[in-house]
Amino acid sequence: MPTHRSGTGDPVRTLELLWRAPGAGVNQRGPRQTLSVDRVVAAAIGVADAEGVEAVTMRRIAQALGVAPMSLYTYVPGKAELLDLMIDTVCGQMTHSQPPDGSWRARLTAIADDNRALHERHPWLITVSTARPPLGPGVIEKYDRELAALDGLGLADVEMDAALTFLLGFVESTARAAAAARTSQQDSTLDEQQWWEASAPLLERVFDAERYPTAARVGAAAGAAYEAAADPEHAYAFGLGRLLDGLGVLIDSRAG
Amino acid sequence: MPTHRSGTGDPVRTLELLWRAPGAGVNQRGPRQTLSVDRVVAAAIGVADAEGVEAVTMRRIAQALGVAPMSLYTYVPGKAELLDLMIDTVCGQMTHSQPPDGSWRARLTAIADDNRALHERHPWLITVSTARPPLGPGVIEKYDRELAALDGLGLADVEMDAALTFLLGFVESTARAAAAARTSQQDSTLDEQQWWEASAPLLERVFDAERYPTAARVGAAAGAAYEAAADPEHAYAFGLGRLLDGLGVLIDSRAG
DNA sequence: GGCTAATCCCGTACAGTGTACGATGATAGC
DNA sequence: GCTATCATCGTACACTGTACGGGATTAGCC
Repeated sequence: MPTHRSGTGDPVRTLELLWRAPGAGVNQRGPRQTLSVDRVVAAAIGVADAEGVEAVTMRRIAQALGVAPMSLYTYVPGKAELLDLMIDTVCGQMTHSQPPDGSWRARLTAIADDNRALHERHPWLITVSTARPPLGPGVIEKYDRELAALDGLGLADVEMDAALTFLLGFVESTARAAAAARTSQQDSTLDEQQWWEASAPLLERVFDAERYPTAARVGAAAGAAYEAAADPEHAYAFGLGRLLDGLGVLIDSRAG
Repeated sequence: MPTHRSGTGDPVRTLELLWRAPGAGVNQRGPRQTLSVDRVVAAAIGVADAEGVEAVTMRRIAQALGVAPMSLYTYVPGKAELLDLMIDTVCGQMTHSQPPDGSWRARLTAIADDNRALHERHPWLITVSTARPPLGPGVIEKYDRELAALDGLGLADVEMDAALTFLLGFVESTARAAAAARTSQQDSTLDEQQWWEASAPLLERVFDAERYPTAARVGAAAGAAYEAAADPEHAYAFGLGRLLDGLGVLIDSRAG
């Protein structure tokens, strides 16, 4: 049975890979390696970025590297570990902007924006980051940097962790919605408006506006405002504002 | 290529299925149907609940119904539509508690708790609800009921929609984290503590605490508090509190 | 009662997946 | 030169969703 997610294999082997720590076999008999872990990971990221996560197959990556599919297994124990390596790599290469002023709101907004950009650049992240992130250098550096933005605000350590989890979960949630809106518009031959036009006659027949008055009113208002069923941009702006307000209540209570 | 998500097929056909509206073929020549859409959907939900989403295959569902795999396609155009039907069904059957008092905080807390329970009862929801939800009777009734909890607070219609999206996105995010913690503990033969014991020697060798001071301090504190890498229960309680505080700032500004 | 057309059920087949297994060949140390 | 070791990779297997088409069954019509 295919696994698709890590943790199934030897965790120590996975950690060695993430940190590029040489394993037990330092003896160098046998033929030279033609590739490297980094090249395999880079090829996988390239395929995922360009063709989507469904194109990330061992055969496709091998083809991109000009190598037979099974050769990849000399560099990576399996696909699950490769996905972990991809996650850690893009987290390590992530661009992190310096907030203009020193307010915590500006710092957290920058973190949210940076993570949003990360998900926009690598849409496959959301389909892969279900389990807990791999403890590689990229992920840990990211964790440290983002935690620092919450340091010195009077929060307890566990509160800092919880606040960051809250913020990153929100960004991932909106990124997921954005990706869904993008793909549903892409792989389907008809776009949002065409879908609506095709569905409207039947919906009007089965949907009873008197039975669902609030849904009818709000849904119509939202549809008119967004010109679609949902607007990821608006959801991000609204949610981030509320989220920072909510954290502000806690931070102010600690400061005062 | 397998699709796995809806929107690919005829949207009108999907809507007809969701609302159980009879299609064009009302002519009833030919043999009697031995099953029904409801039975197929119920069997699929049962398999998903009991054996996980990875067990939801056409062959497995057919087996549960005592029927050949291809027979399912007389009731459902494909797996994507079946997943939509599953989502709509569990949304319609969802239990919704009445909040004890009339405060909006109590109402929204009840909505969050109900959705949390929904995700606990049907863990496969998070792996399936990537795209926008199917516009079936169950989903729409849920949308209407939950919007009503935000009505009359002085929010604009689009704000009501955004606030609900924010709340449900948060619940889904924590449910995803909880599911990840559950499965990573389940399918792996070693639990959280064993994993840590196996990984600790290597991590101590590669992880430089002086280079990542905040991560080291906060990570240690969180690990000690949770006795794990993450605590979904705590993340839910913390996040919901902040979220309601943040919405409260907006609601108060509208009321005053 | 026969005939036709529609409809259900389902056996077979296909393209695609991750990867286990083992054969082949290249290289380094003795 | 011998041998142990390792990279490469061809083949094979179990599994997925589902296209296709062939029987079997039934309703409407003459």
